[in-house]
Amino acid sequence: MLTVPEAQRRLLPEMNPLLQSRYRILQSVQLMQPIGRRTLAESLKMTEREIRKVTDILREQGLLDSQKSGMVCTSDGELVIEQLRALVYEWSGLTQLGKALEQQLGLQHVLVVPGDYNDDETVLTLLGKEAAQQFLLTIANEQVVAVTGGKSVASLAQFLQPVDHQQNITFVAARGGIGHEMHMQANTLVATFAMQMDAQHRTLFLPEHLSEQAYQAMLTEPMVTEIMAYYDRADCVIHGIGSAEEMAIRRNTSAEDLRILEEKGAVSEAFGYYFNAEGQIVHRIRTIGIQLEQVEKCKHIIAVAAGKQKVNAMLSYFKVAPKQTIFITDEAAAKAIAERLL
Amino acid sequence: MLTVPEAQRRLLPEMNPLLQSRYRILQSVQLMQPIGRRTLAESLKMTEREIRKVTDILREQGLLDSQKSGMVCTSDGELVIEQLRALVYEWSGLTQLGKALEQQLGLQHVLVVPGDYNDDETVLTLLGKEAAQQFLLTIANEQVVAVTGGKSVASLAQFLQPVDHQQNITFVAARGGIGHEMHMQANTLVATFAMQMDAQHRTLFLPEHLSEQAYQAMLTEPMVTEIMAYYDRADCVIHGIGSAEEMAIRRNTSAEDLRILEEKGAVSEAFGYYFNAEGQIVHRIRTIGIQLEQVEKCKHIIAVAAGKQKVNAMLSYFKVAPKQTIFITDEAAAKAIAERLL
DNA sequence: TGTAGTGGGATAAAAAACGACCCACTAGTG
DNA sequence: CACTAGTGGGTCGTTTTTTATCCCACTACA
Repeated sequence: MLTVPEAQRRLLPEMNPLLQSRYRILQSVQLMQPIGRRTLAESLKMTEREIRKVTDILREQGLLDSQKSGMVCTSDGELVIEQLRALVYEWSGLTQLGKALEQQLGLQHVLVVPGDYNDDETVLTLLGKEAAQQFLLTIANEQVVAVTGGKSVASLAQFLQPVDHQQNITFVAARGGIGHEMHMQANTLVATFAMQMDAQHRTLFLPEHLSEQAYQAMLTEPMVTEIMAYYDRADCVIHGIGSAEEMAIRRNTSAEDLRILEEKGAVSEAFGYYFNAEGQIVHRIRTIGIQLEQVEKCKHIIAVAAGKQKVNAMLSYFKVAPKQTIFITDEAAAKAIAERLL
Repeated sequence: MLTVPEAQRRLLPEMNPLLQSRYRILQSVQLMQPIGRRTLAESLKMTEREIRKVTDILREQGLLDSQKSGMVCTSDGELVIEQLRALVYEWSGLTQLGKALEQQLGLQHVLVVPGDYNDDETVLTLLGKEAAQQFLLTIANEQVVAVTGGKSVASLAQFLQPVDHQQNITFVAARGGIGHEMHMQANTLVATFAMQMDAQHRTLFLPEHLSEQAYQAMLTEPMVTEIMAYYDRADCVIHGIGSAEEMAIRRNTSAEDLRILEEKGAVSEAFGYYFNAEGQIVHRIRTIGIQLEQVEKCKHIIAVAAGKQKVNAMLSYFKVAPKQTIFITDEAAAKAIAERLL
């Protein structure tokens, strides 16, 4: 059977790339507004002329407005973006790509967002938007949401908003502090998430990794036991996927331990576990933080990760990832994964 | 609310004329196949280059095939035409135009076909296609269908085909012979229609217009009374609309009578009646043929007429036309009518 | 008050589209 | 059987459009 959009595509084949590019530009304007031609061109890795041509048309169509401070998306423009999202994703094959990964990775749902994180940092914004949307769809009353750190997870923040009838949502930092960058830490994120959604939050102001002695001592601390209780009650987890190397460096792992990890073939890291390419646990840090067994009991798990350089880590982690995981990633990574699996 | 196609049109405004032109060309190929570039260009009043550009694309898309004898429409192409008809008509405003005329003329249904009959004779084919489709939707068993002559009515012929479960359809010539052109005469048409649909037909081999004496004599002829009985039983009428002048000339009306008609302000002609601009009967020929009162009793009436030069006649006739009339015309005429009524 | 970033304008160079042919071929006709 | 009108494909200057890269006046903001 031939659907109307398919028929349209047959009659106007050149419409497809045009649609994709215009949609991408309009979407980028919406996400980065107010923004100028040149900045936008650089961000999307396009020439200024190309941007200009499209924005001129979009402006003429009233989807875009040019102010002194830059271009902004009109309400009409936002409506168009919303209406065409499904079509654009479908036509660019992202829907199919997601479905394929869903099957091959054995996950509940895989969402692929257009673009390449390595080329264009703004895909992170898109990633966050989709992930936030997914998350907002799942939450209910009295839920406990565990949140890890990382850029990908942080990208959700700006798209979180209070939901009707939500009550007593609590965001809990899923692990202690890592490194020194505050912006991406679990603690900071739960605070922002909670603020955005008008909800509660619990932080864990402790270094993630402790000596055996300190660890045992901490286990009886009320502050710690309270958090651990939350981990047992967690309904939802939002987490990123780290490459083993990257995480080890962020954790200030000693050169010797790094060598050991490498020897053992550690590829990915999640919740304090290091996995090799086959998905086997090759190392485990005695962390204060949510444990894999606790994650597995959660009803909803949202994994967010982008970038081709993380493909190995993703493949490794998804060998053990709980089936109820919803995975949101970018086009470049998704394609790389698909290639590797075929 | 913004529909998806509307959003598409906002994002890709140049798609609209492109879609229209490609659809028109593909449709023309289907109707005139096999046909060459040059003939097609002449018929559509376009340059050869333009046709070539589009057909190259269509061929690449597999909607068109180039054979030695010309271009033909593939089955995919026909599917595309079918799927996009509603969209194209909607976007070119033909649907709305038809609806507007429906209201203003007080008819059951008005169908507007794209193009201008004066520029491009092939719109007649389209006209016939739509009219035939409408007709085929209405017919049931045991029906008597009265048919007049004329180019417009003749255009239905090639699109008539046997319908499932049809039984005992009878086509009856609605009037006697006029002039000498056999192809467009009611008698010829009923025969072709019947052949195409595998149905019965009754012809009326008599001059339409007779002297009073001959007329009275004929009324008792079995051949004539049989036909007249059919007229009383008619369920459906398919007819054209003539301008008074044109019809008078075809009827070989004497110069004197012509002058009289003109004096009386006769504008249109149908079923032997001449109407002035206000729709009043200004003259009536004692014809052997279906009478206006008999037409009014029919369940279905299909009126087919195209061309700007007939607008006056159409406006005049539709002042008295039965409300159950379905009217099929071309874009140019429809627009002219709409202008005159506003 | 300075600076970085904005939209709009201009212009020469490059590319694509166009128009107007020709060509070899063939289907249908007389 | 020859002929002619019509076919799709090819070619090549010319014209039109698109592209790239500046510059400019302005403004928001620090």
